[in-house]
Amino acid sequence: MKTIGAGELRAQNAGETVTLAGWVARRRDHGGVIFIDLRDASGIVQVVLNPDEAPASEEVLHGLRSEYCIQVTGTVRPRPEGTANQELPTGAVELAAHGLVVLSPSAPLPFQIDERVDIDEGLRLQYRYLDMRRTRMAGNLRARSAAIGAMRRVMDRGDFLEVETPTLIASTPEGARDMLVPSRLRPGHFYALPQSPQLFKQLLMIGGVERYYQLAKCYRDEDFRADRQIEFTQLDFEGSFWGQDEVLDVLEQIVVEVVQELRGEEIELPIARISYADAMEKYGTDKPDLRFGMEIVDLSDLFADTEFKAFAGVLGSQGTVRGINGGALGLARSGLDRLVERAQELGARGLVWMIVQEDGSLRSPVAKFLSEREIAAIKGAFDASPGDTLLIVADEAKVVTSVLGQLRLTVGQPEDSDELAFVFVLDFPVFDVNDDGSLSPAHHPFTAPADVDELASNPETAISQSYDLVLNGSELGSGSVRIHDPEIQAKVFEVMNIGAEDARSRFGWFLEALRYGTPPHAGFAIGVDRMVSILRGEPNIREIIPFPKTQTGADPLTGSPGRVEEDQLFQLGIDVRPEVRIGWAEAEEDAGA
RNA sequence: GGGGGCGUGGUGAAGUCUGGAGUUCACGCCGGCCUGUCAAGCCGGAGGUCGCGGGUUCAAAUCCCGUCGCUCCCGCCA
Repeated sequence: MKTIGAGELRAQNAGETVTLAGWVARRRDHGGVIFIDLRDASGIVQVVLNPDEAPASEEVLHGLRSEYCIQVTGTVRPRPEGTANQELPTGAVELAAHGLVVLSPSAPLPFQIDERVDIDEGLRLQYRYLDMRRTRMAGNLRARSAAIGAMRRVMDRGDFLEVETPTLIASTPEGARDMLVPSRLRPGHFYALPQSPQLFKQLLMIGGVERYYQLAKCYRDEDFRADRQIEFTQLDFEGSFWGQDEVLDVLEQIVVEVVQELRGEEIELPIARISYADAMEKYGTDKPDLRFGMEIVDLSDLFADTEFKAFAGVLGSQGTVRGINGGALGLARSGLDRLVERAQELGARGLVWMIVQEDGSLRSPVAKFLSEREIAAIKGAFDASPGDTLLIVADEAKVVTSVLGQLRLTVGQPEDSDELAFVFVLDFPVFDVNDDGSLSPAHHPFTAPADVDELASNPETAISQSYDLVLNGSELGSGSVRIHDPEIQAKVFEVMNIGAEDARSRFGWFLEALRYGTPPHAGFAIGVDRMVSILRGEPNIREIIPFPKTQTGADPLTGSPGRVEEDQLFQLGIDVRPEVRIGWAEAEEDAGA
């Protein structure tokens, strides 16, 4: 139907007779001669329809409209002197048409297929098939495909075996909510869609597959965010006789290959590494954005004898005083007030700001409480220059760290930066300490602790052999060395408060498998959508997912999720609760009235 | 579960704070003119239940209440 792609035509094709097929991206009808910008998957080329050459009836020619699907046969020729278009790769040539067929006309469009305005996203999703004719989406789909291609190259190079694991599995209620699928053959029973292929890939290791990978669809029934959908894709891989170093080595290869593919840039190895403890200490988060410094500085010693009561009080009760140098923010009073409000929203009791004046003095609400010696020490601690804004929070360490970590992003995160700052965050703790002092597992219970005895004796400070890959302040994925010893696995369950009976009933099949010569193994999973969205500079992962869902989990194109026939429910042995049916009836009444 | 933003011809926006005739701009659409444009140009035209419901008022796109949708964030995401 076509002999070459529209976007492939170049000066050296001049003289050739070719057939193109694609869409009318734009038409410039001069009454006589008509120019058509013909777009297909390969690009755009200008087609010239000249009445003297009578390629088709007047009716057809002047009737062409936006996004008509057409086929054109003609001769490639250089454009006349002075009419070349530098903006187009094909701009040196044009197609002189001598035959044109409308393959399929188009109804008037719900929005224009160009980049002139930001269309409401709900409308874009409802007409996603039109949205993806636009260069933005077409480019993102290609980038996603290219990224996956690059990942597969690394996997192939490393002799990884691609294995598909099931997506209808047993629910293990822990961590995120499971997406459930009712079983017809066993009424009242449910499959869960996998949150990750975790246990299956470990079974593959036990099964002698020494290197495995999969582009795995994963499902987590939690609320949406700009970087979170309930359904998403991970590059999941695992290796036997591996520890952390082998995993990070593969990750570095993936990063290099993908960044090269998508941006043509060299990433320098090794990728930076930071411990979880250091990341929290310096940046107040386990996913630091290292495109900028602005490290958190501890000022507790400096304020040991302060006359400022708020600080003194906090320091007297095991608290801490820390701050960041926001640099030359140039904020007016209102902007500083907003920072104070922001800090309070984030959980701080207050925020003290100080601005270094030209004469070396500090402008600050608390300036009158500060001695000369303290002022000098503060400036020294922050390495402050005139114009710098210093932001200081006093509270218990956990609050101070998290507030300053987020304020750091508020004032420091670059807006239109194309810089990439990858970093491995290592040595995560086994447990997170909750506000009430209780412990909750920071990772799934198959993560190997650094030291089992330490885990038992000091669970709140115990380190696990787990690691994250972070890019520009976003977590791209995480992984760990897994437990391969059933005894250690049992101890971990115990410390995590999963009783032996409980563990057997939920994971008995897996504990059984561990008993048969399980090789030491380790692995990782990278969020493909998230990685591509950051590398493409997109603000959310919906731009990278071909058919994403809205924040309420709906698909405006197909109308999912939908209700089903009563008979379907009957066959599944399930019913919808009465209060939900009442809700349906009320909604229908409102719609009718 | 909670907080913020948005909703105005097909699209994008202005108008809303401070109530006074569906007013405006750009693109698109329809018709006419036009043989070298490339966001073609010029002339003319059509097109709106201001998301929906209720309230206040002589009068509501505008103020108030509710609701729906989209979005950003907190919680949540072992």
